[in-house]
Amino acid sequence: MPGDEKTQEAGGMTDNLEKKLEELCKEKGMRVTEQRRIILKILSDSPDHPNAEELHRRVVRLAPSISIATVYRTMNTLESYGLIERHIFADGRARYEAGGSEHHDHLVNVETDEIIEFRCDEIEELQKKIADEHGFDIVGHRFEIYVRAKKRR
Amino acid sequence: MPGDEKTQEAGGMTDNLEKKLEELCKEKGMRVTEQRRIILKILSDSPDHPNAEELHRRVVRLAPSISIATVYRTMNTLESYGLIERHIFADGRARYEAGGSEHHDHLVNVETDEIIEFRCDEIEELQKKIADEHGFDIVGHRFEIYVRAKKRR
DNA sequence: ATCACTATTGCGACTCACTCTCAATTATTG
DNA sequence: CAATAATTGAGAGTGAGTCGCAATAGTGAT
Ligand SMILES: [Mn+2]
Ligand SMILES: [Mn+2]
Ligand SMILES: [Zn+2]
Ligand SMILES: [Zn+2]
Repeated sequence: MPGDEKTQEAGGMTDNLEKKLEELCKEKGMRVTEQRRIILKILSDSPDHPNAEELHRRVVRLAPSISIATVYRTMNTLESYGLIERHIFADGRARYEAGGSEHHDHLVNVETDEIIEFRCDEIEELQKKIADEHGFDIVGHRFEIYVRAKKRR
Repeated sequence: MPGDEKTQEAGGMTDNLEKKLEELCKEKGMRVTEQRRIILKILSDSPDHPNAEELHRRVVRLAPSISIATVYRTMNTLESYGLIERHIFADGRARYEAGGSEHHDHLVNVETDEIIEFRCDEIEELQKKIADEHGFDIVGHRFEIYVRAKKRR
């Protein structure tokens, strides 16, 4: 069942990403290290959007010697090549998610800190229109909606 | 010509804001200090979105003894009471703008660092719809479009 | 399997926006 | 003007993230 890349079920797109990691490394003369493999695997198995500290906590359970500096470095290089995405929500810390899933934006539940993904084609279209009307090409965008559970009435 | 609050022309909404500052201070038992008055005035005369350092630079031209710590503190208190707004764009530093203008979001020209304001009612509506469909009330949102000058063709 | 080469790692020192502490100053009320 | 307490300037402190460096370990060739 290829093409079925709905949500991140355990190990779903992991092999896919691991392959991409190998391609990328070969192409750029980078090395496929254990730490890169493990960090990327754990991130792609994470359904949430962990920050570096939390990601490191998860990584260390599997490979105790990996340092947090390596987590930061790995996120930086992999982001620069589009293998992962970095988000900075209201708390100001970087959070990461494995790339590969289709574009989406986020709802942030300010009470629980939970992050919900959504996609809205109309909004994506309107953005293009707005940028275009101002004479610009879009390079990227950031869109987060901060929410709380609806008040029952 | 009241009600005409299109752009921030020099001193336009300043008196308005200064009045609000005085009300706020009285109401909360805070003091109307020279530093607060000056910092708020200079911010409301700023058509751009300065960060603390830049704002401090402008403030110091008029009142050399005001410290940057006071700029930070003033931004924090005034933001908590809704007199100003804080934004954090891609560079990660806080930038400020005087409140009072109607809600808008921002285009950020990644080449010039210039910030352009825009308003899109459709997008604001769609947000409500999205939050609603997920069972949430909106607390706030952040929306920035990063752009560059359109490639001529 | 071994080697030479050099990218990567772990560690701890460092950076930089921003916050905090505290003694001195000043707005406010009467 | 005096009493009171909020605010300030200066500088120390905080914390997420980065950097320099010696040790380690992928990689491609032998
Ligand atoms: Mn996501
Ligand atoms: Mn603005
Ligand atoms: Zn989007
Ligand atoms: Zn908006």
